[in-house]
Amino acid sequence: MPKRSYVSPTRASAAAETRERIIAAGARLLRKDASIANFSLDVVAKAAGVTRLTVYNQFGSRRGLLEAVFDDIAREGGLFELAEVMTMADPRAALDRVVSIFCTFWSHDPAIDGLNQAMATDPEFGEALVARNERRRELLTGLITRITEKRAGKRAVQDAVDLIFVLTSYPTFGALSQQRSTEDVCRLLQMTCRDAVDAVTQERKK
Amino acid sequence: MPKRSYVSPTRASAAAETRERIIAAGARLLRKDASIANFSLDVVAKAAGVTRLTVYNQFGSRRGLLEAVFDDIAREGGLFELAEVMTMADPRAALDRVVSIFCTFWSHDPAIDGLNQAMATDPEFGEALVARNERRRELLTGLITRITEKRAGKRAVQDAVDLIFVLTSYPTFGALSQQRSTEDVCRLLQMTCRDAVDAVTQERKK
DNA sequence: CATTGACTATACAAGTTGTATATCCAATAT
DNA sequence: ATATTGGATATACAACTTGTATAGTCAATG
Repeated sequence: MPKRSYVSPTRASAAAETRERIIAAGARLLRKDASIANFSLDVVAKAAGVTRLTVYNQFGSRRGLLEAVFDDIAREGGLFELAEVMTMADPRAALDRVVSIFCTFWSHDPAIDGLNQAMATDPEFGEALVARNERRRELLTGLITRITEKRAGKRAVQDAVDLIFVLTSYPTFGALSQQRSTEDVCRLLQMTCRDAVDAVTQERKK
Repeated sequence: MPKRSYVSPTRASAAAETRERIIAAGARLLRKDASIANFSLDVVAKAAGVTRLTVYNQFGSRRGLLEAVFDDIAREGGLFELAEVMTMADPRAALDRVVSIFCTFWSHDPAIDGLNQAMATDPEFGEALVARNERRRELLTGLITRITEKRAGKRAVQDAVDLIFVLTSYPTFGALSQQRSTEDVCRLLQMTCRDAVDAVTQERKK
């Protein structure tokens, strides 16, 4: 408990600057190695020109740094365009748009691959990413519900949502993007997602 | 260089027995924790009632143990039924069968989840699993080629193969099986894979 | 001009993989 | 019968993790 504490614009901005430098160094390392295996706080700190303890001061833990790197990448990934999707009149066109937005998002920074791998090494960080992904599922649920409009049963809607959730996930994008461009992956996934919706709206024999 | 070496049935079977005991302990640990994060050779060795060095004697490294655990699980996962699939007259029925076989495979041992996570922590082990998965892609390529029979372009076949490859992968199964039974996942994936093939055979406007 | 905040320096605890060396003991070959 | 061998053990070590603790530096602030 300090006797006379104070806020310092100079200190604050300097701290924010080093914070961003650490995040940038972390993302850079993930991009270069394309694997989470060699992602250690010591290497990140050295690359950022700070001490490992400074990383702890800023992020608290390895998981904290990973979350900060992800959120930084996410902020500039175009996900804000999802807001406009909700206002679109045609829910089918909106679905196409969602697929497109996520293809752009998954592809816009190679570090995303490393972050997805990190879900396995750090369970708590994994939970944090799962929570962020669940927003996509909720969005899809609203969209599919609008498209089907009671022409499909609850079970069928659930199937379509889960299927499209998988199709718009990073693992799917990562697998498909090894053989084709981001644009081609997008077209392929849009077609498949449309078919998944159609399979639900048109009553069919199992 | 031993002066007089010898083979011992007693020694060999005893070593094989401890080897299996270690593999079983590894699989048990993966099943229990449902995460690769706490999978250490020390814990596995203690669970198997041996020293950590014995694990190294048998498997050479952490990666070696993981591969052995995977192969052990794979051997009893029903993948041998894939051989009979190749002999089926109807390639569409064969595709249904492949989907079914892999749903059974991914679901038959919870330790598979941990092994899939281990791809991220150990890059070399990851490559080993990728290589095993590529066999599935080759199988699918043959099957889709038979189904389409030149009614579809090379590009379209490639799309269908990659799509179905993703749909029959573990990440897809794992995601879908959180909300439904293995049988329901299988039915859903069979339907989706059939649609993916139809989307290719029936020429369609993009 | 003393205090504060961010950062540094150094050290430590506890965990991991992997290697090295010496030892034990039962199964084997001569 | 006896020396040898193969598998396992005991113990130690190197190098690397994450995370915490303590003391010190130095410019910005009240």
